[in-house]
Amino acid sequence: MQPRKIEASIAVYCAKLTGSEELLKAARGATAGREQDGDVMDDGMTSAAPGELRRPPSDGAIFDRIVAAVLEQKLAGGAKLPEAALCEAFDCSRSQIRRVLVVLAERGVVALHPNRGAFVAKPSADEARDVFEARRAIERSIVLAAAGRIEADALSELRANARAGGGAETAGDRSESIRLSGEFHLRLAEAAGNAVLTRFLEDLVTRTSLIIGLYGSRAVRSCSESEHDALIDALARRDGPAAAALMEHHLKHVESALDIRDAEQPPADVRRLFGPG
Amino acid sequence: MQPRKIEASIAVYCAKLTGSEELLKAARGATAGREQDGDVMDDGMTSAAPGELRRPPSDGAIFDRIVAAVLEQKLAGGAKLPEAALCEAFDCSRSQIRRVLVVLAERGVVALHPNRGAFVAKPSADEARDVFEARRAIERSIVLAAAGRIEADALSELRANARAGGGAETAGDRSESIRLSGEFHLRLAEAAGNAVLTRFLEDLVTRTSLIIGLYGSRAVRSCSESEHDALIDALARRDGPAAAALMEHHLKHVESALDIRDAEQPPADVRRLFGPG
DNA sequence: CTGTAAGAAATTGTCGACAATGAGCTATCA
DNA sequence: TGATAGCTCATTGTCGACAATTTCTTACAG
Repeated sequence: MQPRKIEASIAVYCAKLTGSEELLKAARGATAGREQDGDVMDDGMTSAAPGELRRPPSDGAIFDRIVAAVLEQKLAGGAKLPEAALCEAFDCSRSQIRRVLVVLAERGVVALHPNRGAFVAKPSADEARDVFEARRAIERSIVLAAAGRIEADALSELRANARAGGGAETAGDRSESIRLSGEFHLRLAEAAGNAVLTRFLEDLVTRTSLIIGLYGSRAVRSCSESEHDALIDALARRDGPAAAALMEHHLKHVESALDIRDAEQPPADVRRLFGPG
Repeated sequence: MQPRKIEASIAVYCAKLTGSEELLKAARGATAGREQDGDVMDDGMTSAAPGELRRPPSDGAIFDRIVAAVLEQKLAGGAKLPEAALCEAFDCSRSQIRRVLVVLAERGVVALHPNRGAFVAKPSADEARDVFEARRAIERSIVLAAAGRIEADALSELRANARAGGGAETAGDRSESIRLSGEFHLRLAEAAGNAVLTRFLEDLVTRTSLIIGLYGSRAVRSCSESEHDALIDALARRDGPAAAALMEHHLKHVESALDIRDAEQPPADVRRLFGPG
């Protein structure tokens, strides 16, 4: 897997401003690697030569763009994702968009409301706590496995990531900082060599980004860098238990920096609670 | 829809014993609870009065039937799932089937091969090991949480399940035994109260069933009952660490009873490894 | 008898049209 | 002014038809 260039440029998408323009900008946004069963992954957006016919992007490319937008907090929880706007943005058909939306829903990134459309997921307080608990469970296991088998080059990639993350943070590049932090955890998962856990963690990282967007005060500035560094050191020493403890502390720390409480009472559900009367 | 007069109409398909008959049986098979966003869950198959129009089953109902068939080892790994056969079996449209297949693929229950169709997943040896490792990670956390908060009635439900499982086992009802064992772990997950982990575990339990079908010798007879009993006792004592240790042992035991090695070299992929030349 | 090639059949993938549902707006009335 | 009812418009859901691809069958040559 390549160094994942995710320089997505998806504009902020408020629930209010549902214009398709923002999504149109997404069309020339990030690229990312992704693999499906038998289909060769194209480069995502084939920027058409003038007057040429361009293939629509693959499902995976669309999926990655939307996830990247969530990771970089360009798409906030609760934002509506109208099919027509997505079709224009990605220059593809509705059936393709609908398929991708089903996948995104399955991954907990969007919520599908029948007859009302797709919305970026808006994790409840309970769900947010569950996500962090799940991350502790999974990443503990990942770290224990990684400590026993991580290679030198993987370690240096992690260090490079931590360095870049620190840089982005001091530079005030919040979006990049969040992205790199997520990438750190996913790289670590890959080093652990468990594809199943890695897949689960992908979902959790994305949802964590939504949670931070929903429940994070602006003081969320992470000490991530130093904590990531300490973690890398423990891994370099092959000290699994220490690394696990550091990871647990790290995740608890991130969670505790949030204010996870159910905010507004959704008045919408009341209406639809009672049948179609 | 009457005792289904489709029996003979579905063609039998490759993959050795991959006849779709299993699917038809699945159509009147297990039922299970499941919930989606806004749609009320119907009872699955609406047995229509003669000459009446019957609604097609919900996506969730179809999903559950197929998963149940896998759990009960009525559908073996690698079996083909032709869309037309599924349409007839569930009396629904292709678009619905295709949507459900995408979900099943996302959950790791089926594999979608472009232009070739859907097949029940066939976890590799590596994947099988990863699944068990993931289960250890997740169920450890589940058990620790459950020990602190499980209610008396949940405990008695678990005991009832363990008892029934033992009965099914001595009775030689392999399918029921497997089903009950999966249910045990899922009930426990619910008692732990983490919806995210429960969701992950659902996938893993299903895939475990596939793995047992693929790599299990017939000697897989589980000592599950006694192990489940010991686990319940530890939970009743609120002894989280003990329960976690028992769970770890239990899962390791199940895994060690299997012969997880890549069996046949798949000759199929070689052909398609090189481009469409 | 084996291997190859071409044709036929079956299956999957995609698109557009139409139906169904919900959201927003305006007019009316208290 | 505020609320409600009805209407209009926009969006989502579903189905059928057609195109693309693969698989099976048959014919034929070595």
